[in-house]
Amino acid sequence: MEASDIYKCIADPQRLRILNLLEAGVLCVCHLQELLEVPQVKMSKQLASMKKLGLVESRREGTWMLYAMAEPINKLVGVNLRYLREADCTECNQLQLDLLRRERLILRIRQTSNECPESVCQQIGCC
Amino acid sequence: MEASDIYKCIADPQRLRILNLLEAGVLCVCHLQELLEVPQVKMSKQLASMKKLGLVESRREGTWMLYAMAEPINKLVGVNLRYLREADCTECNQLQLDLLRRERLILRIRQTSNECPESVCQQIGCC
DNA sequence: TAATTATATACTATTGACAGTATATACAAA
DNA sequence: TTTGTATATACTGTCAATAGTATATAATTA
Repeated sequence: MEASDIYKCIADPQRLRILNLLEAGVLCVCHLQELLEVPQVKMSKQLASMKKLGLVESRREGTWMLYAMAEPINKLVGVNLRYLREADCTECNQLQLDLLRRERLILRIRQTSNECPESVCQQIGCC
Repeated sequence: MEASDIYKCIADPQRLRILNLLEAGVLCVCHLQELLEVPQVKMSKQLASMKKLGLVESRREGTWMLYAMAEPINKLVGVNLRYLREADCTECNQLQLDLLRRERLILRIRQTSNECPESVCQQIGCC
């Protein structure tokens, strides 16, 4: 896998945001959709493209699909996420905001009963 | 300037190579052409696109055009060049190779008389 | 002033990425 | 076995980036 493939991938702000979120922990497609406010089909296609690149992995849990960073995390992605989280630009602030929104999402799921199957919940870290 | 613009830029291996070379020192268009073995028109357009992004600067010296990294060097570009120069992948090895070829080019110019105007030579560091 | 050199721009055709719609699949529950 | 939910894929049209060709510009030299 070439560096240019990685750059093409993270040149899309939404894909960058997805990687940023997944580095913080496992999430399922519908939660990513909710956090990024994109239609299901778009999220699914972007995840598929990153899976093809070997950047993320997926695991089925019933009808739900859990996505995670592929381990070990791609170094070039890691270097850039680390840099951008500290930096100050529109996109960088968004990354920080997303992580906060992720925390809030998990809290909400924890406090709402049956929002998602327990097996999913466990992996995401809501319970 | 957004991070995604930078990533789109360096997602092109040739543009990445140009930035890598320019970080090592000033070069003129024809030397970049020679080092990267690309047609004049392509080099010119790629340099124009990076100038528009604010990543490089140009200065005329007679009929010659000298290109340099815009100062201060874009941090995101710097972070990535530093990483890639150390890393091990096809593109990364190319970056190191390019720097060697640049050294050789400068030596050759130094040993050849009138290969380029003295004012250009001085800026490139051949004399 | 004309010719030459180095570089830039205009124009065109092609390609690749993307969005949107529709449909398919995989699994669960009734 | 039908229905529903979560997700994936197929298909299509659109747009942006790119390459290539031709031409223009800017400066130098004869």
